[in-house]
Amino acid sequence: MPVTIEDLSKTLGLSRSTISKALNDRGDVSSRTRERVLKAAHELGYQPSAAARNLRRQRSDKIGLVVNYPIHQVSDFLAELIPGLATSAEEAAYNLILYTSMAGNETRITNLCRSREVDGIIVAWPPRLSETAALYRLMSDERMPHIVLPRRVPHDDVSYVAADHKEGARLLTAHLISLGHRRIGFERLPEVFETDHDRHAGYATALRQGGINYDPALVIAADSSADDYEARTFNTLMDLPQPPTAILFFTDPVAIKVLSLAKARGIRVPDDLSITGFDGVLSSGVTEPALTTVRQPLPQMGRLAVESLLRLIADETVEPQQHTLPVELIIRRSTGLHIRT
Amino acid sequence: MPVTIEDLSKTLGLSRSTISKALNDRGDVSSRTRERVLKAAHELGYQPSAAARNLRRQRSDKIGLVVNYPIHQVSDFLAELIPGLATSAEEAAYNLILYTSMAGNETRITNLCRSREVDGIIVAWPPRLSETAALYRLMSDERMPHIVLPRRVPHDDVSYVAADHKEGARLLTAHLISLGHRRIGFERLPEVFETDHDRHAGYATALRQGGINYDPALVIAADSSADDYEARTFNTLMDLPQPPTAILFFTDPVAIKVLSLAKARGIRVPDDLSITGFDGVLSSGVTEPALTTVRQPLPQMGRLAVESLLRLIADETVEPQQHTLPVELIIRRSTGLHIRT
DNA sequence: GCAAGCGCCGAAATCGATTTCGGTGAGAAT
DNA sequence: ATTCTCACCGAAATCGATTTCGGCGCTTGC
Repeated sequence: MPVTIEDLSKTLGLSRSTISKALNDRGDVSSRTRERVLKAAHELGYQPSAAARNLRRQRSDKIGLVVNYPIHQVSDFLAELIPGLATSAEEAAYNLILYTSMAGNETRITNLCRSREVDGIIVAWPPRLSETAALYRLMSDERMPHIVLPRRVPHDDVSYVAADHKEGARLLTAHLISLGHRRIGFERLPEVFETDHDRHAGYATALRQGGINYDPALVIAADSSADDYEARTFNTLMDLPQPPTAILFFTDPVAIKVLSLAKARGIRVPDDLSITGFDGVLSSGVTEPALTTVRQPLPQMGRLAVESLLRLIADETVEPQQHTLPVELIIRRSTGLHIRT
Repeated sequence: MPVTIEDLSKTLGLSRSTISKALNDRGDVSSRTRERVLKAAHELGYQPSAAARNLRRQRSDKIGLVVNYPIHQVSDFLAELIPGLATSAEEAAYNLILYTSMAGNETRITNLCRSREVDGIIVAWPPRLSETAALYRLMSDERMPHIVLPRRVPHDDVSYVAADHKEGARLLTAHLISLGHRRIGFERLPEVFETDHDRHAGYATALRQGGINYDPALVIAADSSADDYEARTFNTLMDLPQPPTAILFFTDPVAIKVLSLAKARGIRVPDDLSITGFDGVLSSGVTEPALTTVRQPLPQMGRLAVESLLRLIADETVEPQQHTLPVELIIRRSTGLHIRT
């Protein structure tokens, strides 16, 4: 139904090749002919068929965003990430295709690579390491450019864009220490392997720098698959013989939930207990008290991921793109001075 | 580089047609041959080229999500919408392609239609009516199935999925009336034409049902392009000789901002003033006090939009799909009894 | 006047699938 | 033995572009 290059060819009395060359500014076409072609193309409303073009050029000008995680658990982040991803892709004449239900399914990722439906893949929130080393090899084998977001990957040859979680945790901890806290609780989430590892390292570094001994009792490994896991971490810590005076929680939503748990237990924040979140999601700013937290520069991370991926697409010999972006400490009202007793 | 149907053909000594028919379960192929083909396809890692397939079948199994609005202004909603959209699309073996920077650009939408890159289009947050009547005609002319989300459209022949804003405003207003309020402020946002109109109608209906006179002084038309427009609405109303005892704000974020404005003016919520938001975004639940609001069923709306669009794609003679979904009143702590003085 | 050079255009191959339609061989019917 | 079916398979057309390469006509150089 739509007008094809063949239609143009007939009405103009020119060959398809000439039309194509004129429209793409390639090859030998006199300027007079080019004008004629352009004019006719506009008048007839010609637009090349994407499929035909893709088939011939062996590229799709599309980037796949593979969300490798239950999507409603990361939609908050997606909201901040997608604008950056989509706009910078479109500036480069690419578009984003969403793939949300192929978590951990290697067959489907393989098929995606082989179908050449996309020119490159952004892997968002890869599952735990053990399951993914194979994933990256798989994409490499299929020669599909790819980049991981927003987590770092402990392989020299895999590209990623991540935030500096170690520094984030260090900043939060140092902030608490500067407020006079010395017993600082720390929530771990071992399932997000590298992130957890980095944050814990930052926490330990800050303690060392502050001359505070590391107390294992203050470090709780949570299990986000258990219900009410937020309460468990909180209660375990507060039921300690010597409870902490400040706690770093793993995410803002957890800290927000703890805000009401604390109120229910009659614990005032920040007077009795300082708490911090992580990530700097929107809602962390409107709680009472507002959360002290660390913000990942998600919009920039999105831009950078796209730019790096495009570089990998353009030149497959380019070195792996590994970026760790600085985070920003946001001090709000959920952290306060600790008055020694 | 990837293995093609021709490779399969060579290694099996069968024609391409037979291979294709075997793989797609079409036409006459003996079960013995089919098995051979399937086995070889699996062993060689054959996956059909998306481009070739699209070209021949004249369809792409892709749905375009055209975000016709500054994307970072709607990313909150996108976060709740996209999971529903993406997963239900993928259940039907479709994928979502994002287009975020073609707001109001008819040429680019036309080109998208003509390139047949997508089989259907979801138009999210269409700009004001006057600019879009042409848009819908354009897509119809190009025979591109399309559906508008999440706003209704005043054309009988355009499909849409929207929430019942009229009922939402009526519920909120009736709730306030039942709490004893009689002077109820109402913020309008004329630029979101139909939505504003519907909500205002719901507000008026509730007043009438409650036997309360409509007072034009209590209805403020805001202009979201002005900075601090939240403060303007709020101050205008509270500076009235007889200020309202309750106000309906147009969105949750506005109401949240007003929460702190009120505190700054020494106005207690809900003791001195009840306020409500609209939309039920995540952060509305964590403020102090938490917001009474109305929730649009965004996940279901996303599902329904996809399902309806697929119906339009499958059968272009099907009647326009117009859905208005019920909303849910969420009563929280920002609204309270009004004690007559 | 003839060869070489150059600007411009077109025929045909190609990308990788799907689909139509005709042909072949084995078995059944006469 | 000949014809008719019918199951199965393949040749070729098709989808709509891009790209290579060769050829034609005209100018330039000698």
